[in-house]
Amino acid sequence: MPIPRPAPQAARVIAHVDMDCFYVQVEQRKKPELRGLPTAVVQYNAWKGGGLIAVGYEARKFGVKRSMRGDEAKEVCPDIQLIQVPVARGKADLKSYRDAGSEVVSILSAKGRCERASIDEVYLDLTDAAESMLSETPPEMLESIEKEALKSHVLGLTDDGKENEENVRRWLCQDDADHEDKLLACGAIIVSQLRIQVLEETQFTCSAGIAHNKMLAKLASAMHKPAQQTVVPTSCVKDLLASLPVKKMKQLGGKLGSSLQSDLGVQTVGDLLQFSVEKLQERYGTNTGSWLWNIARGISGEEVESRLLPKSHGCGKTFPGPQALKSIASVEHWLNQLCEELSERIQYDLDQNKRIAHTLTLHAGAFMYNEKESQRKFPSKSCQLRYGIAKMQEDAKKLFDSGLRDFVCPHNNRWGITSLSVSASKILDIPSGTCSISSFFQGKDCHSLSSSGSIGFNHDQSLPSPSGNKICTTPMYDMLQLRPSCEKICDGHDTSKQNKTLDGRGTSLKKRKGKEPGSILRYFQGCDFSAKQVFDGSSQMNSESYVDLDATKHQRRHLLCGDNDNDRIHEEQTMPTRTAWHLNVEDIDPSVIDELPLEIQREVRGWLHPPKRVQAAKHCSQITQYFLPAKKS
DNA sequence: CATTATGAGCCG
DNA sequence: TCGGCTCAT
Repeated sequence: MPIPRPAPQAARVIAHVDMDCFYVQVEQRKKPELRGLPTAVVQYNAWKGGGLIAVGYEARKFGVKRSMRGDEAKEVCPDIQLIQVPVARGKADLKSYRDAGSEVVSILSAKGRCERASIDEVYLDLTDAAESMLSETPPEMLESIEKEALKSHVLGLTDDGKENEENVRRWLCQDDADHEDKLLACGAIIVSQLRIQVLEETQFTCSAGIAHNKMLAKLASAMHKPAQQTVVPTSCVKDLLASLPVKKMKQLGGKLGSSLQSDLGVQTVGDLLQFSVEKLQERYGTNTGSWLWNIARGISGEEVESRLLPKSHGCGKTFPGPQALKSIASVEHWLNQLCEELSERIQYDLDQNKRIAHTLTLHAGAFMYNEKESQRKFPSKSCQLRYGIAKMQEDAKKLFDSGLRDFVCPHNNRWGITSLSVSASKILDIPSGTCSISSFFQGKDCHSLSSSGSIGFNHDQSLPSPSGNKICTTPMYDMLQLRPSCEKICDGHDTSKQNKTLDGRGTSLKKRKGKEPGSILRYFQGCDFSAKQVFDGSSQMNSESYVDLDATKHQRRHLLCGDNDNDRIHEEQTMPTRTAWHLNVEDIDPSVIDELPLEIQREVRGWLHPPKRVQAAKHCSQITQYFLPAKKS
């Protein structure tokens, strides 16, 4: 369960945006002739027509449900269009859906803090935007409230269909309302605008909930689908929860929810109100008990985390029934496929977002023939992640062998593997910016490099750094022993998590400005040659290396202006430039790092190893703060 | 051993 | 920190 948090002191405006049958929409955008037809996305159609993973609304009318088999869907809806998920390397390939999700995030993240909750859901904290609207152009002053906003569903408002828009208009504009309700009204208008923008720029529809916390926003987004939005004023929360079945609440759909029903006789969330916090804590522990007590009252202080990118990448495949893998060779084959995909994905993350994954984990599902004690699970194993397909494959095999040794018993070692997956986690930004490399190159300590200074770049200009000092030339290229093959990037930097690439296609990204140069690239650009020239001359770069000259110009302007603040938080979302300086992490010779100046060593090692981070205190100080009454106006 | 593939997060 | 487990879609 989430750690219970006290409700924030001031009212927030939180939105949950949920794409409607997202995979279906992505496929329908690819093939517009599918629009309007009953459609579902299916994977692996060999066995009983495959499994449905997304169902369009036209098909739902026929009773088609997610996770039906394709054959069943055909029975209830003979005309259904079953679209297969893209397949690569013998497995489902979800890249097109991830990319489409990124398009949406890049639009939704413009108006406030944005948390990518899943491939097709985001949370937004629109408090500031709503407060601003309220103080500058409050709804009652708006000439015409957008049509889409008028289509909002406002819980507690009599929704009589015909005159609903007029009711909503009155609610959105009511002058004597609570400050909190007015904020929600502004939130609803903002969200309606965002949803329209998403539709215009991506062709995707979505639904949304607008409330004072994440829990209620999530509940509301599901209430009116597809392509609608729902507002949850504080005044309706009690009634809403009183009739809400516990299993419908996020986090209560599993064993905990079942326990509430069977052990406490709780049927609705409102039923929880009868139990003291002590009682709930006694049975479910301090944290979960407090959390339950809070949600019964509609209280949830969970923050919208600022995160546009996933924290891990994983890929896996199941081998059900007779397909279970029974030989080391077949296991290795599939590990190779999975590692290929994972390598591609973390390399893409590195290129686009300047993030390095540090941990590789292998998971497997397994069984043993004729062994009673074979209840054991195949243990998951992890190790330091090394970039490069072959290295990852090698490491994954070692992890599997290690797990298998733990799994099998000495004698009876007939096993079967029913699932395999590899994942990359502990993904950290490449540290740069403030730090050593840029300050080093900007003239502090030139001499420590001069000993090896003759190698590498052969240019005789050294331009003034912003501070007016001479920038040293450096054989960084040689020192890092760049080689082609799988490249690591170290150009633009970004310490702000907001400044990440969302997709590589540039869709709807063109208005965003280029970001500032990363430390190393900035150095190169400070000199009067471009990274492109360097690489073109080196003959060491593969075809993926390229430089966006416009971005370079843009960056140089910053440089010439003496804009040296790499840690500045941009008000506007910025996208990384395409300027790329590719090199292979694995091809950095550790012995060479030792020869670098100490402060550079620290930075380069930072790329390779997670920096120690101070553990943030995250304990709730006082239980008592959970018992604050729900904030009312 | 037929709800897959992928995520996030808590706990010991 | 790692590995196990839960929950979600």
